[in-house]
Amino acid sequence: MTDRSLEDMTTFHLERFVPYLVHSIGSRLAEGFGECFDAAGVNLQEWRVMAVLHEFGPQTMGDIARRTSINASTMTRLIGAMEKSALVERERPVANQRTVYVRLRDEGRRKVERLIPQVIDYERDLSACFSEAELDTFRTLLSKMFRSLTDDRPPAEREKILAG
Amino acid sequence: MTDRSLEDMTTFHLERFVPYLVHSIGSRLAEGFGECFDAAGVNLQEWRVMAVLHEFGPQTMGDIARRTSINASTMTRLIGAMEKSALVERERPVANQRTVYVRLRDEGRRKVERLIPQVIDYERDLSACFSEAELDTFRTLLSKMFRSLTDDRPPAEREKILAG
DNA sequence: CATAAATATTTCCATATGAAAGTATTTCAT
DNA sequence: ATGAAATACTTTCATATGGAAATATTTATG
Repeated sequence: MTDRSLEDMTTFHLERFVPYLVHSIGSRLAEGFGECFDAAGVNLQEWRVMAVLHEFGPQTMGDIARRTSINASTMTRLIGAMEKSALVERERPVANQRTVYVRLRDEGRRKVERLIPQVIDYERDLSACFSEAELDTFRTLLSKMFRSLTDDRPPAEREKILAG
Repeated sequence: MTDRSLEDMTTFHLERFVPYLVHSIGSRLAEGFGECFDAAGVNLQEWRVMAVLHEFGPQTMGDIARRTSINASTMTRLIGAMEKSALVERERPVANQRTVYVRLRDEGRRKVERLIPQVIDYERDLSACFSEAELDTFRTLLSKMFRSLTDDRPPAEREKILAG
């Protein structure tokens, strides 16, 4: 056993270990989110899909999957269900018929837009432990890591294809 | 629609939304972790269990479940499997026979201790986007939120019961 | 001290999940 | 232009998951 690995072991603490902290916080946030959505009759995954559609506009199944971190099989089923409840619609663009574009329908748009103020409140509550400055720093550092983990797979910017 | 909710909507961006960032980062970290563990023949959940046992010593199923954010049913199965592969052992303490204490066995202890330097390397890689100071700030802010989300449910400190 | 309520874990079961195979379309190489 | 490889989505299927019921034990209440 080397000096370094010995030191690593005795120095290691979960309370300062980034992956542990992120996972723990993420799990608790997901729990708390449930309550936000029960009333609106949507689940966490549906919110995520609607949120990226609201933010980035119509996009392919693959783009949504990457942006929500939801796997492709699950995405097919999820969009199927959301189509049934009239939240979104699918369209196969003539330009590239392998892809399937998804867009918000009125019902879906109304729902996200009603939800957004609620999730902002939720975020404010859970950030109560921070000062304004700390929250801003936290956001900046999270974004930085997010981008560094994401930049190798830029979701195609093909929104224009369907722009008309 | 109030002025405030209107403003919220037009102001809202996922790239600055804490729950979105945490979830996205968490998903990507979990993916990356897989590779760390394939070689050692353990999965992410097993690592998590061994890590909290290594850090906090023998503890009940419930404590492990809370500390790993793994649900109780899953925990029963998981500890069952880890018992079979001689990573941990169960014990029902005479003092309180409702509970089941779990402790690392030699095989398990050797595995975590071999894994720890690897996960530290992994954390270093994924923190390459930060300066030393930023990483320290990031850890501090994550810990702060973690504690604020956790403090209402303190895992019982009953390790002494089995201290002998 | 008996009974009810609370706590801790396990089991059962219906549903969710993701890897791999399948299908369709487009792009690349010759 | 034609076959091969790559891309995008869907389907299949075996396994994982978590809520609710079941079991066991301890604690609280009359």
